[in-house]
Amino acid sequence: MPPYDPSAFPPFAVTVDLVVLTVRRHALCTLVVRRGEAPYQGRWALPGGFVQAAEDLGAAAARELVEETGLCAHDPASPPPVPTNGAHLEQLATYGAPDRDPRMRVVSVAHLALAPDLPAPRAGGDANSARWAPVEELLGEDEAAAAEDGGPAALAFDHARILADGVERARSKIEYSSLATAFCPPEFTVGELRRVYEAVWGVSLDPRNFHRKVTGTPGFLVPAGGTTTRQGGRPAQLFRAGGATLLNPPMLRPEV
Amino acid sequence: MPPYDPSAFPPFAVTVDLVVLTVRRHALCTLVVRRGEAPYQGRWALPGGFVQAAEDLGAAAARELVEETGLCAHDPASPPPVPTNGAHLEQLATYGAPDRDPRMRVVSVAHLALAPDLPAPRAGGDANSARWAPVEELLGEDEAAAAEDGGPAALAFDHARILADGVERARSKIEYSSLATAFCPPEFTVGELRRVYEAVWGVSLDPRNFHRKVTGTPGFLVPAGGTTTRQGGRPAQLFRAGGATLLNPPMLRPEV
DNA sequence: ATCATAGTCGTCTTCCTGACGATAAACACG
DNA sequence: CGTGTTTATCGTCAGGAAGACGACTATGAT
Repeated sequence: MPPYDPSAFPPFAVTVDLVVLTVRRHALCTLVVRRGEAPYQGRWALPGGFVQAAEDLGAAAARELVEETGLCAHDPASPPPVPTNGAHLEQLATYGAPDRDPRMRVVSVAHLALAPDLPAPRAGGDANSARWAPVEELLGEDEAAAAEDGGPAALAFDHARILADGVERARSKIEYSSLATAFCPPEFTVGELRRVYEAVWGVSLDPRNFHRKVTGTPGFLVPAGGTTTRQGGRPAQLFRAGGATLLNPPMLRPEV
Repeated sequence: MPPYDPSAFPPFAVTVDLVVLTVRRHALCTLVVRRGEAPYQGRWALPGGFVQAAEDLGAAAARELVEETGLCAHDPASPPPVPTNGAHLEQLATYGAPDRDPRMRVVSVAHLALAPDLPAPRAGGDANSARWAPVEELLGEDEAAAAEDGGPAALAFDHARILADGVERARSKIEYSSLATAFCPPEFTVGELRRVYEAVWGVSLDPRNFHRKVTGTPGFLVPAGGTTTRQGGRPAQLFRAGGATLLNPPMLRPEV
Protein backbone atom coordinates (compact mmCIF):
# COMPACT_ATOMS: atom_id res chain seq x y z
CA MET A 1 0.00 0.00 0.00
CA PRO A 2 1.48 3.36 -0.93
CA PRO A 3 1.95 5.85 1.89
CA TYR A 4 0.34 9.24 1.68
CA ASP A 5 1.98 11.77 -0.57
CA PRO A 6 3.65 14.06 1.98
CA SER A 7 2.80 17.07 -0.15
CA ALA A 8 -0.91 16.25 -0.03
CA PHE A 9 -1.38 17.48 3.52
CA PRO A 10 0.29 19.91 5.90
CA PRO A 11 2.11 18.53 8.94
CA PHE A 12 0.65 19.18 12.36
CA ALA A 13 1.91 18.82 15.89
CA VAL A 14 -0.64 17.15 18.15
CA THR A 15 -0.70 17.80 21.87
CA VAL A 16 -2.94 16.98 24.80
CA ASP A 17 -3.93 19.64 27.31
CA LEU A 18 -5.47 18.80 30.65
CA VAL A 19 -8.25 20.48 32.57
CA VAL A 20 -7.77 18.90 35.99
CA LEU A 21 -10.55 19.91 38.35
CA THR A 22 -10.84 19.39 42.07
CA VAL A 23 -12.74 20.90 44.97
CA ARG A 24 -10.60 22.62 47.57
CA ARG A 25 -11.96 24.60 50.46
CA HIS A 26 -15.47 24.89 48.95
CA ALA A 27 -14.13 26.17 45.63
CA LEU A 28 -13.72 24.54 42.25
CA CYS A 29 -10.01 24.63 41.39
CA THR A 30 -7.95 23.66 38.40
CA LEU A 31 -4.30 22.73 38.01
CA VAL A 32 -2.17 25.31 36.21
CA VAL A 33 1.55 25.40 35.55
CA ARG A 34 3.78 28.39 34.98
CA ARG A 35 5.31 28.59 31.54
CA GLY A 36 9.10 28.71 31.51
CA GLU A 37 9.61 29.75 27.93
CA ALA A 38 8.19 31.87 25.16
CA PRO A 39 5.54 32.37 24.08
CA TYR A 40 3.55 33.49 27.10
CA GLN A 41 6.62 33.08 29.29
CA GLY A 42 5.75 33.40 32.97
CA ARG A 43 2.02 33.05 32.36
CA TRP A 44 -0.10 30.29 33.78
CA ALA A 45 -1.20 27.54 31.42
CA LEU A 46 -2.95 24.21 31.49
CA PRO A 47 -0.61 21.24 31.77
CA GLY A 48 -0.03 19.31 28.57
CA GLY A 49 2.48 17.98 26.11
CA PHE A 50 3.08 16.31 22.78
CA VAL A 51 1.44 13.07 21.81
CA GLN A 52 4.16 10.53 21.14
CA ALA A 53 4.59 8.63 17.91
CA ALA A 54 2.92 5.37 18.90
CA GLU A 55 0.67 6.67 21.65
CA ASP A 56 -3.10 6.84 21.77
CA LEU A 57 -4.68 10.17 22.67
CA GLY A 58 -6.17 8.92 25.92
CA ALA A 59 -2.88 7.30 26.86
CA ALA A 60 -1.06 10.56 26.29
CA ALA A 61 -3.52 12.36 28.53
CA ALA A 62 -3.17 9.71 31.22
CA ARG A 63 0.61 9.95 31.01
CA GLU A 64 0.55 13.71 31.39
CA LEU A 65 -1.82 13.36 34.33
CA VAL A 66 0.56 11.03 36.11
CA GLU A 67 3.51 13.28 35.40
CA GLU A 68 1.74 16.33 36.77
CA THR A 69 -0.23 14.94 39.68
CA GLY A 70 0.68 11.32 40.29
CA LEU A 71 -2.93 10.41 39.67
CA CYS A 72 -3.72 7.21 37.84
CA ALA A 73 -6.45 7.78 35.32
CA HIS A 74 -9.53 5.68 35.80
CA ASP A 75 -10.68 4.99 32.27
CA PRO A 76 -14.22 3.61 32.35
CA ALA A 77 -13.46 1.44 29.30
CA SER A 78 -10.39 -0.35 30.62
CA PRO A 79 -10.31 -0.93 34.37
CA PRO A 80 -7.11 0.26 35.99
CA PRO A 81 -4.51 -2.45 36.38
CA VAL A 82 -2.96 -0.64 39.31
CA PRO A 83 -5.19 -0.17 42.37
CA THR A 84 -4.07 3.38 43.00
CA ASN A 85 -6.15 6.45 43.70
CA GLY A 86 -7.88 6.98 40.38
CA ALA A 87 -9.28 10.06 38.74
CA HIS A 88 -11.93 10.32 36.11
CA LEU A 89 -10.49 11.15 32.69
CA GLU A 90 -12.40 11.85 29.49
CA GLN A 91 -11.79 13.60 26.23
CA LEU A 92 -13.14 17.14 26.20
CA ALA A 93 -12.72 18.76 22.80
CA THR A 94 -10.07 19.60 20.24
CA TYR A 95 -8.73 23.06 19.53
CA GLY A 96 -6.91 23.80 16.32
CA ALA A 97 -7.22 27.43 15.26
CA PRO A 98 -4.39 28.12 12.81
CA ASP A 99 -2.85 30.86 14.95
CA ARG A 100 -3.35 29.41 18.41
CA ASP A 101 0.40 28.78 18.73
CA PRO A 102 2.64 31.32 17.00
CA ARG A 103 5.44 28.82 16.45
CA MET A 104 3.65 26.31 14.27
CA ARG A 105 0.39 24.57 13.56
CA VAL A 106 -0.61 22.77 16.73
CA VAL A 107 -3.81 20.85 17.32
CA SER A 108 -4.56 20.20 20.96
CA VAL A 109 -6.87 17.44 22.14
CA ALA A 110 -8.06 18.69 25.51
CA HIS A 111 -9.01 16.22 28.21
CA LEU A 112 -10.99 16.69 31.38
CA ALA A 113 -9.88 15.06 34.63
CA LEU A 114 -11.77 15.12 37.91
CA ALA A 115 -9.90 14.32 41.09
CA PRO A 116 -10.50 14.36 44.82
CA ASP A 117 -8.73 16.99 46.85
CA LEU A 118 -5.00 16.40 46.59
CA PRO A 119 -1.97 17.63 48.45
CA ALA A 120 -0.02 20.47 46.89
CA PRO A 121 0.86 19.60 43.31
CA ARG A 122 4.34 18.52 42.43
CA ALA A 123 5.82 20.47 39.60
CA GLY A 124 6.70 18.03 36.86
CA GLY A 125 8.89 18.07 33.80
CA ASP A 126 9.03 21.36 31.99
CA ALA A 127 6.96 23.39 34.44
CA ASN A 128 8.64 25.89 36.72
CA SER A 129 5.88 25.59 39.24
CA ALA A 130 2.31 24.42 39.55
CA ARG A 131 -0.67 25.29 41.70
CA TRP A 132 -4.36 24.78 42.21
CA ALA A 133 -6.15 27.94 41.14
CA PRO A 134 -9.83 28.67 41.72
CA VAL A 135 -11.54 28.68 38.35
CA GLU A 136 -13.48 31.77 39.30
CA GLU A 137 -10.20 33.61 39.62
CA LEU A 138 -8.97 32.41 36.23
CA LEU A 139 -12.18 32.91 34.31
CA GLY A 140 -13.47 36.02 36.07
CA GLU A 141 -16.99 34.68 36.14
CA ASP A 142 -18.54 37.91 37.29
CA GLU A 143 -18.02 40.81 34.94
CA ALA A 144 -16.31 43.08 37.44
CA ALA A 145 -13.63 40.56 38.25
CA ALA A 146 -13.15 39.84 34.57
CA ALA A 147 -12.49 43.49 33.77
CA GLU A 148 -10.16 43.84 36.71
CA ASP A 149 -8.21 40.58 36.77
CA GLY A 150 -8.60 39.77 33.09
CA GLY A 151 -5.16 40.98 32.13
CA PRO A 152 -2.63 39.57 34.57
CA ALA A 153 -4.43 36.34 35.49
CA ALA A 154 -5.31 35.42 31.93
CA LEU A 155 -4.13 32.00 30.83
CA ALA A 156 -1.73 31.39 27.96
CA PHE A 157 -2.83 30.47 24.44
CA ASP A 158 -6.55 29.67 24.20
CA HIS A 159 -6.49 27.93 27.55
CA ALA A 160 -9.13 30.18 29.07
CA ARG A 161 -11.58 28.90 26.48
CA ILE A 162 -10.50 25.31 27.07
CA LEU A 163 -10.89 25.73 30.81
CA ALA A 164 -14.31 27.32 30.39
CA ASP A 165 -15.42 24.42 28.21
CA GLY A 166 -14.13 21.91 30.73
CA VAL A 167 -15.86 23.61 33.63
CA GLU A 168 -19.08 23.77 31.70
CA ARG A 169 -18.77 20.08 30.86
CA ALA A 170 -18.27 19.20 34.51
CA ARG A 171 -21.14 21.42 35.63
CA SER A 172 -23.60 19.87 33.23
CA LYS A 173 -22.38 16.30 33.56
CA ILE A 174 -22.84 16.05 37.31
CA GLU A 175 -26.50 16.78 36.69
CA TYR A 176 -27.28 13.50 35.05
CA SER A 177 -24.40 11.23 36.05
CA SER A 178 -22.64 10.06 39.17
CA LEU A 179 -19.54 11.98 38.13
CA ALA A 180 -19.57 14.17 41.22
CA THR A 181 -18.30 11.19 43.20
CA ALA A 182 -15.03 11.51 41.25
CA PHE A 183 -14.37 14.64 43.33
CA CYS A 184 -14.73 12.65 46.54
CA PRO A 185 -12.41 10.21 48.28
CA PRO A 186 -13.38 6.53 48.00
CA GLU A 187 -15.58 6.82 51.08
CA PHE A 188 -17.55 9.97 51.66
CA THR A 189 -20.65 11.30 53.33
CA VAL A 190 -23.79 12.73 51.80
CA GLY A 191 -22.78 16.14 53.09
CA GLU A 192 -19.40 15.97 51.43
CA LEU A 193 -21.03 15.05 48.16
CA ARG A 194 -23.45 17.92 48.55
CA ARG A 195 -20.60 20.34 49.11
CA VAL A 196 -19.10 19.13 45.83
CA TYR A 197 -22.29 20.03 44.01
CA GLU A 198 -22.42 23.37 45.77
CA ALA A 199 -18.82 24.20 44.88
CA VAL A 200 -19.08 23.13 41.24
CA TRP A 201 -22.38 24.88 40.64
CA GLY A 202 -21.72 27.82 42.93
CA VAL A 203 -25.07 27.46 44.67
CA SER A 204 -26.34 26.22 48.00
CA LEU A 205 -28.60 23.20 48.15
CA ASP A 206 -31.11 22.13 50.74
CA PRO A 207 -29.41 19.38 52.79
CA ARG A 208 -32.66 17.52 53.41
CA ASN A 209 -33.84 17.38 49.82
CA PHE A 210 -30.35 16.51 48.63
CA HIS A 211 -30.15 13.68 51.11
CA ARG A 212 -33.50 12.33 49.97
CA LYS A 213 -32.50 12.54 46.33
CA VAL A 214 -29.13 10.78 46.50
CA THR A 215 -30.12 8.10 48.97
CA GLY A 216 -33.37 7.47 47.13
CA THR A 217 -31.75 6.84 43.75
CA PRO A 218 -31.09 3.09 43.52
CA GLY A 219 -27.50 2.14 42.78
CA PHE A 220 -26.11 5.63 43.21
CA LEU A 221 -24.70 5.24 46.71
CA VAL A 222 -23.94 2.08 48.66
CA PRO A 223 -23.32 2.23 52.41
CA ALA A 224 -19.69 1.65 53.31
CA GLY A 225 -20.50 0.63 56.85
CA GLY A 226 -18.87 3.25 59.03
CA THR A 227 -19.50 6.77 60.14
CA THR A 228 -17.32 9.82 60.44
CA THR A 229 -17.35 13.14 62.20
CA ARG A 230 -14.60 14.76 60.15
CA GLN A 231 -17.00 17.52 59.15
CA GLY A 232 -18.07 18.17 62.73
CA GLY A 233 -21.55 17.78 64.09
CA ARG A 234 -23.46 14.57 64.22
CA PRO A 235 -21.65 11.53 62.79
CA ALA A 236 -22.52 10.91 59.17
CA GLN A 237 -22.86 7.60 57.41
CA LEU A 238 -20.07 6.76 54.98
CA PHE A 239 -20.93 5.78 51.41
CA ARG A 240 -19.14 4.50 48.38
CA ALA A 241 -20.08 5.25 44.78
CA GLY A 242 -22.53 2.68 43.50
CA GLY A 243 -22.57 1.01 40.13
CA ALA A 244 -25.09 3.39 38.59
CA THR A 245 -23.36 5.91 36.35
CA LEU A 246 -26.49 7.57 35.00
CA LEU A 247 -28.75 9.58 37.24
CA ASN A 248 -32.36 9.40 36.16
CA PRO A 249 -34.17 11.61 36.86
CA PRO A 250 -31.25 14.03 36.98
CA MET A 251 -30.18 16.26 39.81
CA LEU A 252 -31.72 19.63 39.12
CA ARG A 253 -29.49 22.67 39.09
CA PRO A 254 -31.25 25.61 40.75
CA GLU A 255 -32.24 28.43 38.41
CA VAL A 256 -30.52 31.35 40.12
CA MET B 1 10.85 33.31 18.76
CA PRO B 2 12.43 30.01 17.79
CA PRO B 3 10.21 27.49 16.09
CA TYR B 4 9.74 24.08 17.59
CA ASP B 5 12.55 21.63 17.12
CA PRO B 6 11.11 19.34 14.44
CA SER B 7 12.69 16.33 16.14
CA ALA B 8 10.86 17.06 19.39
CA PHE B 9 7.53 15.76 18.17
CA PRO B 10 6.25 13.33 15.54
CA PRO B 11 4.36 14.72 12.52
CA PHE B 12 0.66 13.99 12.25
CA ALA B 13 -1.89 14.33 9.51
CA VAL B 14 -5.12 15.92 10.75
CA THR B 15 -8.42 15.21 9.06
CA VAL B 16 -12.07 15.94 9.71
CA ASP B 17 -14.69 13.23 9.38
CA LEU B 18 -18.39 13.98 9.21
CA VAL B 19 -21.34 12.20 10.75
CA VAL B 20 -24.19 13.75 8.76
CA LEU B 21 -27.54 12.65 10.11
CA THR B 22 -30.98 13.12 8.65
CA VAL B 23 -34.40 11.53 8.97
CA ARG B 24 -35.69 9.84 5.83
CA ARG B 25 -38.85 7.79 5.68
CA HIS B 26 -39.11 7.45 9.46
CA ALA B 27 -35.51 6.23 9.79
CA LEU B 28 -32.35 7.90 11.03
CA CYS B 29 -29.88 7.91 8.15
CA THR B 30 -26.28 8.96 7.70
CA LEU B 31 -24.27 9.98 4.68
CA VAL B 32 -21.62 7.47 3.58
CA VAL B 33 -19.31 7.50 0.58
CA ARG B 34 -17.71 4.57 -1.16
CA ARG B 35 -13.94 4.44 -0.94
CA GLY B 36 -12.19 4.41 -4.29
CA GLU B 37 -8.73 3.43 -3.09
CA ALA B 38 -6.88 1.30 -0.58
CA PRO B 39 -7.13 0.76 2.28
CA TYR B 40 -10.71 -0.42 2.63
CA GLN B 41 -11.24 0.01 -1.12
CA GLY B 42 -14.89 -0.37 -2.06
CA ARG B 43 -16.09 -0.10 1.53
CA TRP B 44 -18.40 2.60 2.79
CA ALA B 45 -16.88 5.35 4.92
CA LEU B 46 -17.84 8.62 6.48
CA PRO B 47 -17.07 11.66 4.33
CA GLY B 48 -14.02 13.63 5.34
CA GLY B 49 -10.70 15.07 4.29
CA PHE B 50 -7.51 16.79 5.31
CA VAL B 51 -7.50 20.00 7.27
CA GLN B 52 -5.70 22.60 5.21
CA ALA B 53 -2.68 24.55 6.33
CA ALA B 54 -4.41 27.76 7.41
CA GLU B 55 -7.86 26.39 8.12
CA ASP B 56 -9.69 26.11 11.40
CA LEU B 57 -11.14 22.74 12.34
CA GLY B 58 -14.73 23.91 12.17
CA ALA B 59 -14.09 25.59 8.84
CA ALA B 60 -12.67 22.38 7.44
CA ALA B 61 -15.75 20.50 8.56
CA ALA B 62 -18.03 23.11 7.03
CA ARG B 63 -16.09 22.96 3.78
CA GLU B 64 -16.38 19.20 3.60
CA LEU B 65 -20.08 19.46 4.35
CA VAL B 66 -20.61 21.82 1.46
CA GLU B 67 -18.56 19.65 -0.87
CA GLU B 68 -20.53 16.55 0.01
CA THR B 69 -24.06 17.85 0.43
CA GLY B 70 -24.26 21.48 -0.59
CA LEU B 71 -25.39 22.32 2.92
CA CYS B 72 -24.22 25.51 4.50
CA ALA B 73 -23.26 24.92 8.09
CA HIS B 74 -25.15 26.92 10.64
CA ASP B 75 -22.57 27.61 13.28
CA PRO B 76 -24.31 28.89 16.42
CA ALA B 77 -21.31 31.11 17.19
CA SER B 78 -21.13 32.97 13.89
CA PRO B 79 -24.42 33.51 12.10
CA PRO B 80 -24.33 32.39 8.48
CA PRO B 81 -23.51 35.18 6.05
CA VAL B 82 -25.33 33.34 3.27
CA PRO B 83 -29.06 32.78 3.80
CA THR B 84 -29.01 29.23 2.46
CA ASN B 85 -30.51 26.11 3.94
CA GLY B 86 -28.40 25.60 7.03
CA ALA B 87 -27.53 22.52 8.98
CA HIS B 88 -26.41 22.22 12.54
CA LEU B 89 -22.69 21.47 12.84
CA GLU B 90 -20.72 20.77 15.99
CA GLN B 91 -17.53 19.06 16.94
CA LEU B 92 -18.04 15.49 18.08
CA ALA B 93 -14.78 13.92 19.26
CA THR B 94 -11.26 13.20 18.10
CA TYR B 95 -9.94 9.78 17.16
CA GLY B 96 -6.23 9.12 17.03
CA ALA B 97 -5.35 5.51 17.75
CA PRO B 98 -1.86 4.94 16.36
CA ASP B 99 -2.98 2.19 13.97
CA ARG B 100 -6.29 3.59 12.83
CA ASP B 101 -4.86 4.30 9.36
CA PRO B 102 -2.24 1.84 8.14
CA ARG B 103 -0.51 4.41 5.96
CA MET B 104 0.53 6.91 8.59
CA ARG B 105 -0.37 8.58 11.84
CA VAL B 106 -3.70 10.32 11.29
CA VAL B 107 -5.75 12.15 13.88
CA SER B 108 -9.34 12.72 12.86
CA VAL B 109 -11.52 15.40 14.41
CA ALA B 110 -15.02 14.08 13.88
CA HIS B 111 -17.92 16.50 13.52
CA LEU B 112 -21.64 15.93 13.80
CA ALA B 113 -24.04 17.55 11.33
CA LEU B 114 -27.82 17.42 11.49
CA ALA B 115 -29.78 18.21 8.37
CA PRO B 116 -33.38 18.13 7.17
CA ASP B 117 -34.31 15.52 4.60
CA LEU B 118 -32.35 16.20 1.42
CA PRO B 119 -32.58 15.01 -2.16
CA ALA B 120 -30.22 12.24 -3.20
CA PRO B 121 -26.65 13.20 -2.31
CA ARG B 122 -24.26 14.35 -4.96
CA ALA B 123 -21.01 12.48 -5.00
CA GLY B 124 -18.24 14.97 -4.49
CA GLY B 125 -14.51 15.00 -4.94
CA ASP B 126 -12.77 11.76 -4.27
CA ALA B 127 -15.87 9.65 -3.64
CA ASN B 128 -17.06 7.17 -6.23
CA SER B 129 -20.58 7.38 -4.94
CA ALA B 130 -22.54 8.45 -1.91
CA ARG B 131 -25.80 7.48 -0.32
CA TRP B 132 -27.97 7.89 2.74
CA ALA B 133 -27.79 4.69 4.76
CA PRO B 134 -30.00 3.88 7.75
CA VAL B 135 -27.80 3.86 10.82
CA GLU B 136 -29.49 0.71 12.04
CA GLU B 137 -28.20 -1.04 8.94
CA LEU B 138 -24.64 0.23 9.45
CA LEU B 139 -24.43 -0.35 13.17
CA GLY B 140 -26.55 -3.50 13.40
CA GLU B 141 -28.27 -2.28 16.52
CA ASP B 142 -29.99 -5.56 17.24
CA GLU B 143 -27.63 -8.44 17.80
CA ALA B 144 -29.05 -10.64 15.05
CA ALA B 145 -28.51 -8.04 12.36
CA ALA B 146 -25.04 -7.31 13.68
CA ALA B 147 -23.99 -10.92 13.42
CA GLU B 148 -25.48 -11.20 9.96
CA ASP B 149 -24.61 -7.90 8.30
CA GLY B 150 -21.59 -7.15 10.41
CA GLY B 151 -19.10 -8.24 7.81
CA PRO B 152 -20.07 -6.77 4.46
CA ALA B 153 -21.78 -3.60 5.67
CA ALA B 154 -19.06 -2.65 8.15
CA LEU B 155 -17.61 0.81 7.67
CA ALA B 156 -13.97 1.53 6.91
CA PHE B 157 -11.39 2.47 9.54
CA ASP B 158 -12.92 3.16 12.97
CA HIS B 159 -15.89 4.86 11.37
CA ALA B 160 -18.42 2.53 12.97
CA ARG B 161 -17.29 3.76 16.36
CA ILE B 162 -17.39 7.38 15.20
CA LEU B 163 -20.88 6.91 13.79
CA ALA B 164 -22.05 5.23 16.99
CA ASP B 165 -20.71 8.12 19.04
CA GLY B 166 -22.40 10.65 16.76
CA VAL B 167 -25.74 8.86 16.92
CA GLU B 168 -25.51 8.63 20.68
CA ARG B 169 -24.71 12.35 20.87
CA ALA B 170 -27.73 13.19 18.75
CA ARG B 171 -30.00 10.89 20.72
CA SER B 172 -29.05 12.38 24.04
CA LYS B 173 -28.85 15.98 22.89
CA ILE B 174 -32.40 16.19 21.56
CA GLU B 175 -33.53 15.35 25.08
CA TYR B 176 -32.50 18.64 26.59
CA SER B 177 -32.11 20.97 23.61
CA SER B 178 -34.07 22.16 20.64
CA LEU B 179 -31.68 20.34 18.34
CA ALA B 180 -34.38 18.13 16.88
CA THR B 181 -35.61 21.12 14.90
CA ALA B 182 -32.38 20.90 12.90
CA PHE B 183 -33.84 17.78 11.29
CA CYS B 184 -36.90 19.73 10.17
CA PRO B 185 -37.42 22.23 7.36
CA PRO B 186 -37.70 25.88 8.43
CA GLU B 187 -41.44 25.50 8.96
CA PHE B 188 -42.80 22.29 10.37
CA THR B 189 -45.70 20.86 12.32
CA VAL B 190 -45.76 19.36 15.78
CA GLY B 191 -46.39 15.98 14.22
CA GLU B 192 -43.34 16.25 11.98
CA LEU B 193 -41.19 17.15 14.96
CA ARG B 194 -42.61 14.20 16.87
CA ARG B 195 -41.75 11.86 14.03
CA VAL B 196 -38.17 13.15 14.25
CA TYR B 197 -37.98 12.16 17.89
CA GLU B 198 -39.56 8.80 17.12
CA ALA B 199 -37.08 8.09 14.32
CA VAL B 200 -34.00 9.19 16.25
CA TRP B 201 -34.96 7.35 19.41
CA GLY B 202 -36.64 4.41 17.71
CA VAL B 203 -39.72 4.67 19.88
CA SER B 204 -43.28 5.85 19.49
CA LEU B 205 -44.51 8.80 21.51
CA ASP B 206 -48.00 9.79 22.57
CA PRO B 207 -49.07 12.58 20.17
CA ARG B 208 -51.16 14.34 22.81
CA ASN B 209 -48.52 14.46 25.51
CA PHE B 210 -45.87 15.44 22.97
CA HIS B 211 -48.04 18.26 21.70
CA ARG B 212 -48.62 19.50 25.24
CA LYS B 213 -44.92 19.36 26.01
CA VAL B 214 -43.53 21.22 23.00
CA THR B 215 -46.25 23.85 22.79
CA GLY B 216 -46.13 24.40 26.53
CA THR B 217 -42.41 25.11 26.67
CA PRO B 218 -41.95 28.88 26.29
CA GLY B 219 -39.67 29.93 23.45
CA PHE B 220 -39.34 26.48 21.96
CA LEU B 221 -41.81 26.87 19.09
CA VAL B 222 -43.25 30.03 17.59
CA PRO B 223 -46.29 29.87 15.31
CA ALA B 224 -45.41 30.54 11.69
CA GLY B 225 -48.93 31.52 10.79
CA GLY B 226 -50.08 28.92 8.29
CA THR B 227 -51.30 25.39 8.27
CA THR B 228 -50.50 22.38 6.15
CA THR B 229 -52.02 19.04 5.31
CA ARG B 230 -48.91 17.51 3.77
CA GLN B 231 -49.07 14.72 6.32
CA GLY B 232 -52.72 13.98 5.61
CA GLY B 233 -55.54 14.28 8.08
CA ARG B 234 -56.59 17.46 9.78
CA PRO B 235 -54.56 20.56 8.88
CA ALA B 236 -51.76 21.18 11.32
CA GLN B 237 -50.39 24.48 12.48
CA LEU B 238 -46.96 25.41 11.15
CA PHE B 239 -44.22 26.40 13.56
CA ARG B 240 -40.71 27.76 13.41
CA ALA B 241 -37.95 26.99 15.88
CA GLY B 242 -38.00 29.53 18.71
CA GLY B 243 -35.05 31.19 20.33
CA ALA B 244 -34.81 28.77 23.23
CA THR B 245 -31.99 26.33 22.68
CA LEU B 246 -32.22 24.58 26.03
CA LEU B 247 -35.22 22.47 26.94
CA ASN B 248 -35.90 22.60 30.66
CA PRO B 249 -37.32 20.31 31.89
CA PRO B 250 -36.03 17.98 29.21
CA MET B 251 -37.99 15.75 26.92
CA LEU B 252 -38.01 12.33 28.51
CA ARG B 253 -36.90 9.37 26.47
CA PRO B 254 -39.10 6.35 27.22
CA GLU B 255 -37.43 3.55 29.16
CA VAL B 256 -37.94 0.67 26.75
C1' DA C 1 -25.04 22.25 81.02
C1' DT C 2 -25.63 24.81 77.04
C1' DC C 3 -24.82 25.99 72.38
C1' DA C 4 -23.41 25.44 67.69
C1' DT C 5 -22.96 22.32 63.94
C1' DA C 6 -24.21 18.81 60.91
C1' DG C 7 -27.06 14.80 59.73
C1' DT C 8 -31.53 12.43 59.05
C1' DC C 9 -36.55 11.67 58.83
C1' DG C 10 -41.26 13.58 57.61
C1' DT C 11 -44.93 16.53 55.74
C1' DC C 12 -47.20 19.42 52.47
C1' DT C 13 -47.85 21.71 48.21
C1' DT C 14 -46.93 22.23 43.43
C1' DC C 15 -45.59 20.86 39.04
C1' DC C 16 -44.80 17.46 35.42
C1' DT C 17 -45.68 13.34 33.21
C1' DG C 18 -48.03 9.15 31.43
C1' DA C 19 -52.43 7.17 30.20
C1' DC C 20 -56.28 7.96 27.78
C1' DG C 21 -61.14 9.95 26.45
C1' DA C 22 -63.13 13.20 23.24
C1' DT C 23 -63.56 16.38 19.47
C1' DA C 24 -62.13 18.62 14.97
C1' DA C 25 -60.89 18.90 10.21
C1' DA C 26 -59.14 17.14 6.26
C1' DC C 27 -59.24 13.14 2.49
C1' DA C 28 -60.65 8.52 0.28
C1' DC C 29 -64.05 5.60 -0.94
C1' DG C 30 -68.49 3.53 -1.75
C1' DC D 1 -73.44 12.39 -0.03
C1' DG D 2 -72.46 9.73 4.03
C1' DT D 3 -68.95 6.88 6.16
C1' DG D 4 -64.55 5.54 7.52
C1' DT D 5 -59.64 6.75 8.10
C1' DT D 6 -56.10 9.72 9.30
C1' DT D 7 -54.02 13.30 11.81
C1' DA D 8 -54.35 17.27 15.00
C1' DT D 9 -55.70 19.28 19.27
C1' DC D 10 -57.97 19.95 23.83
C1' DG D 11 -59.13 18.03 28.51
C1' DT D 12 -59.11 15.07 32.59
C1' DC D 13 -57.12 12.27 36.09
C1' DA D 14 -53.77 9.71 38.94
C1' DG D 15 -48.93 9.06 40.39
C1' DG D 16 -44.34 10.69 41.17
C1' DA D 17 -40.69 14.03 41.97
C1' DA D 18 -39.05 18.26 43.83
C1' DG D 19 -39.05 22.65 46.64
C1' DA D 20 -40.03 24.55 51.16
C1' DC D 21 -39.59 23.74 55.66
C1' DG D 22 -40.51 21.62 60.59
C1' DA D 23 -38.63 18.37 63.85
C1' DC D 24 -35.39 15.49 65.98
C1' DT D 25 -30.61 13.40 66.73
C1' DA D 26 -25.78 13.05 67.81
C1' DT D 27 -21.46 14.92 68.11
C1' DG D 28 -17.80 18.65 69.77
C1' DA D 29 -16.86 23.37 71.82
C1' DT D 30 -17.40 26.61 75.64
